[in-house]
Order: sequence, then C-alpha cells, then structure tokens
Amino acid sequence: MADGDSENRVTIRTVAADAGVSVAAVSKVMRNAYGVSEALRLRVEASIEKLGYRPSIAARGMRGQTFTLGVLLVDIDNPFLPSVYHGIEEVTETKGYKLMVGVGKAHERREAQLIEQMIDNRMDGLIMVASHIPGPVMDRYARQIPTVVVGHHEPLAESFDTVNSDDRTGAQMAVRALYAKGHRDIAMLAMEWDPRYEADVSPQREQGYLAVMKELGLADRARVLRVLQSDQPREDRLRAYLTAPDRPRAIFCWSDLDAVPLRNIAWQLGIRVPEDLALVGYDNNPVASLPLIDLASIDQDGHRMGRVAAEALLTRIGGRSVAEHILIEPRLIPRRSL
Amino acid sequence: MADGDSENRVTIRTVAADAGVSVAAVSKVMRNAYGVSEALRLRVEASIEKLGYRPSIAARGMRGQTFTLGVLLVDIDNPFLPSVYHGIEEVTETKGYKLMVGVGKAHERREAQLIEQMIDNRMDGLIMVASHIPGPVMDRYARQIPTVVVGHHEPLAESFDTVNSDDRTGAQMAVRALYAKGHRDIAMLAMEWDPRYEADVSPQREQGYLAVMKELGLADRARVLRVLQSDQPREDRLRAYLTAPDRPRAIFCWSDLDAVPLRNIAWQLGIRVPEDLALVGYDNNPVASLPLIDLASIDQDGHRMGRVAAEALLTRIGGRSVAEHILIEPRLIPRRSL
DNA sequence: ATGAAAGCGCTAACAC
DNA sequence: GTGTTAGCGCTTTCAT
Repeated sequence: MADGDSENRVTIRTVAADAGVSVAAVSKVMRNAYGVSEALRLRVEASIEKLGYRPSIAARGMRGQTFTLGVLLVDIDNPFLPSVYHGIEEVTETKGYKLMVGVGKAHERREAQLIEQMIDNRMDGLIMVASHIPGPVMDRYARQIPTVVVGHHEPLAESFDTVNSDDRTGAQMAVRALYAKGHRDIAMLAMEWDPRYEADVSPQREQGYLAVMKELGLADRARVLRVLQSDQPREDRLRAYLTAPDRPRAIFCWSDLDAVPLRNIAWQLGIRVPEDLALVGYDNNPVASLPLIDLASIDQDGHRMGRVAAEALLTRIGGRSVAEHILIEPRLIPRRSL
Repeated sequence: MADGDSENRVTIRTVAADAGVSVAAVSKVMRNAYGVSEALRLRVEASIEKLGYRPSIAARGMRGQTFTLGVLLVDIDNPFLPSVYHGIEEVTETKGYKLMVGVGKAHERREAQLIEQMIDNRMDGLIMVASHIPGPVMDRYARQIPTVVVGHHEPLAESFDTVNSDDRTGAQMAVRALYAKGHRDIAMLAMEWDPRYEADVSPQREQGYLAVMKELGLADRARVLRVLQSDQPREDRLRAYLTAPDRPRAIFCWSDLDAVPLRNIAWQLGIRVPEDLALVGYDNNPVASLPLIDLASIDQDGHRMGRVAAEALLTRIGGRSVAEHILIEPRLIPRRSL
C-alpha cells in the first residue's frame, strides 16, 4: 500500500473533541439539521474551519445522502456530449451536488457495470446520456436509484424519466429543408438497426425520415444507407456510398458524428457540397459549425437537455414518483452544405 | 426521499446466511484472500450468483481498497483528451479497476474540490490530466492519495509522478519544420503567461520555441502572440492577429484547440494556407486530421501517455514511493497547412 | 438543545 | 480452514 492518510485524518470525532461537543452535534451542523443552538453551531463551524475537516462521502453514503450524482456518457469522443454535461452541471452545481462521470463506450454490458458501480458508490441519482440499455433492464436499475435518461426514447417507462430531442420532428425538418431546395432523391444515413435498440435516437430519426418522405409523396424514393456499429473506422463504408454509381444527391445523416466525415470524404472525392451533394446532419456539434466544414444540422440543444434532465432528477430525488417524459423541440441550423 | 433499495438489499450478511458460512468467509472469497477451501469458495460463489450480490463500494472504502480510480480532466471539450482517457482505461480495465471521471473546467479551485471529492470517496488513486494546480498544492494532495499527473511539468516533485510530452522538443520540431520550408518570421501563439502556471504545457512549449529560435539565429525575430484564458470565445483575438498589417506568415500554435479555429478564420479572411500562412499546431487532435482542415500538428500520443500514466499509478498504489517523471517523445505530423 | 449509542456493510485481526 | 469481532466515519433514533 502507498502511504495514505491513515495516520491523522480529521474525522467527525476530531471535530467534536476540538469543539467540545458530541459527534451527533457536529453531524447536525454539517447537515443543517434541526435542534442546534446558534452558539453551538458557531463553535462547531469554527472547529471545522480550523481543522480543515471534510466529511467522508463513503461513510456518509452508508446512512444518508452522498450529494453525488452519476452521469453516464455513452462515450467520451462525441463532441456533442459536452454540451449536455454542461447543462447538467449548471443546475446541479447550484444545488450543492457533485457530479461523477462514467464512460460507457457504447457497450451495453459495460454500461450496466457502470450503473451498478454508481449504485454501489451510493450516489443519490443517475443521468444516463444516450445509453444503449433496453427499457426493461433500465427499469430494473431505476428501481434502485432515481434515474433520468437522455437521448433514449422510452415514453412509457414509469420508473424513470426521459428527456429527448423530438427526433422524428427533427428528421422531418431536415428532409423538408432538402425538399425545399428542390431535392427529391433524399437518402438517409442511419445506424444499423436492431430491434433491441429501437429506442435509440437513430431509429427514431429514421422513422421520422420515412414518415415525412411518405407525406411528401416520396415513399418509393426513400432509401436508407446504413453504417454499422462495427465499422471502425467508418470511412470505408462512407466512401463506398459516395462512389457508388447511383450515389445520392442529398443525404440526411443521423448524426454529425458521421455527417462530418461524410462531408470531408465528399470533398476528397471532388464532390461539391452542396451542388453535387446536399447534406444535413443532426446534433449541431462544434465541428459542424467550423467555417471550413459549414455543415447544416439539426440542433437538439444539448445544453437545455442537460438542464432539464438535471431538474427532473432533482425533483425525483425529492420524492416525485410519477414519471415525466420530456420532448425538446429541435431546430434547423442552415449552413452551406444545404 | 425517492423509493430506494432500503428494503431488502443483499449484503454480505445475506450471502453468508444463504451459504451457511460467516461473513468473513464471504469477504475472503470476494477478495481472493488466503485461507478458503475450494468447497467453501464454490458454495459462496453460488450464493453470490444466486442472490445477485454486489459489495458496497462505500462500505468497502471504509476499510480496504475500492478498486476505483479517479481521472481528473481539465475540461471535457478538448477533443484531445479522450485519447488519454482511453489509454488509461486500457490498462486499468484489465487489472480490475474502475474509473470515475471528474471535470475540472480549467479552474483551480474547482479542481481542488474534485480532488477532495475523490479522496472523500476513498478512491485508490488519482490521475490528473492537464491540471492547473500548482506544484505545492498538488504535493499536499498527493500525500493523501497516490497520484500521477499528466500534461503538467513538475520534474522535481517527489510525492507524485508525472507523464508529459517532451513539450520543448515538440516546439522545436514544429519550428524547424517551418524553417525548413523557408520561413524565418515564425511567430508562436501561446496561452497567457502566469508564473503560477509555468508548469503547464503552453509555457513549456513557449520556452522550446524561444530556445530553437535562438539556435536558428532568429532570436530577434521571435514573436509571441497571446490568447487569454478569459477570451471566450477566442475568435475575435485570433481574427485580430490575422488582420493586423504585420501579420505573421508562419505560426506555431500551442494547441490545436486554437490552431483549428485559426486555420478556419484564415480561410474566412481569404488567407491561403500554407501559401500565405503556414501553420503547425500541437496535440494532433481528431479535428486536425479532417481532410478539410488538414492541419500539421505535433502528435503527443495521448493514448500512450494515458497508458504510461495508468501503469505508473498502479505501481505507486502497489507501494512504490520514489517518484517517476516520464517524458514521451512527440512527433511531427506533416499536413497541408505546413 | 444536546449527547449516548446503535447501526450502515464491509475488512482484517485474531481466536478457534 | 473457518468464524468472531472490533472497528472504519458517519447518520439517526432515543434518552436526557
């Protein structure tokens, strides 16, 4: 073992001794609990300050709240996610909660471990961002810890809340924008489809795409190009789509995660955007807005999603038990690629 | 309070009862400790499986190890950091450690809170990535928890290890590459300088820049442009540098974080890269390698830094007490901007 | 208003 | 090889 703090750690007992009161009194002061006189409180606070005392979260977790919330991010590479994180932080911070992040690597089993870890760490609540965990499994966990899910459609869930971009509407906005520019052969680039993951955002956007194509009388021209989870990296497949003889002239892409590379590959191939290929992505991530990329995208306002999710979590921790399912209106950010 | 697990949580006692053994026996099985017969182990493992038992990390942290490590990231927006994280994860994962991430927002006080939080959560060790915390303060914390610092030069520290890109050499590579292309007026874009933060990477790269300019006999042509922490966003200042009458023809930029926007602003202004302005960044982040950006950069191999840092942390947790200060050789990734 | 004391779930001596 | 037990630092009744 490395040399630790074992020697002379300041505990609640140290403080109690120093202030000449009981440990219970110190505990009460810490938690602003009932039944402490002003004089006692002052004395205790002075000792805390003087000794630089900090309560052990671990010990606290064995009886009461830890004031720590877990944030589970599907992965750490997606440049859209920081905005969600910042939104969450903005509201939890003012309420005195700390945040702890876990990174799921878009892997179901891995995410489950992370959830368990957070439960085992006695966190007070959990926000799962773009999790891949299927509803029934989520439900089991959510019974153990107050949970809000972001970017995963589970409108009937009762044990947890959800916050989502209205992904179907977002898809419609994108397609209609391309339509307005005169396009009729509008393809969609989507993630591979697995019935287990229907609640994920890509299938939702795909359903929105198919619906609006039908509305526009283009049902028979709808065409979904797929990228697979296992395509690592994706470049080859994207390039294949763009070099095919019947390559599309307009693409709505499920995420900027793929739309940005697509736009770059098009450029490499000498395909002009938007003249030869119009492109609309989703997420409006920071890369999309770089002038050299200039990618039109559907903004789902991650910052707001984060804020709303955090607020929901706090009321749930506060005792609410009826689920809330919140949809946030997306908006189109028109840029040169459109 | 939300409905919790309070009812019928499976604890070590539940398992012990179910298996008909003592809690100590269960604990030993959990930790693969000495002195358990094969028969007993099997019986206990069966009960654990059957009951779905998971040990409470909080409770465990009060006596032994938590097998959880903290990773403190300076911020969550820098696209270079995920590579470091993945490197860390790659080695800790195989050793059975879990990772927990804290986000510092590049704010010293905030980072200090996060460290305390991780100590209070009884994590077994800490990796701080690009922290802004000054050496003496770090030292105080490092005495309480095994610590490795990445991207922060503190070669004399004894209480913690450091892993860094050889930032001076990296700067030299960048400048020499520009020199080889015929440039003589080579400016550097650096972070504002504060003596408290001399250990951060930007000042180190700046010193490397000044040193090599001198070596090349260009000392009097050295010129450092500065961006401030408070420039939020940075665009205005960068634009000002590029529109000034004496704007530089070659820039070595302390990080792709600023080099990418710089390259974009240049394009907006009609300044051709590299013909009118040659550019070399640092970090080789994923955006730099996009074909439309095509930014030359110094690769500091974040993945390797992460791996090395994690390995150092594990040996330190294992008992090593003499500090290691590891420098990783950077390399130039030549791209079109050069 | 204050304090004594009983846990929370676990680990690690130590006894058997 | 196995079990008993004393804490770890805190919260929370319940007396006083």
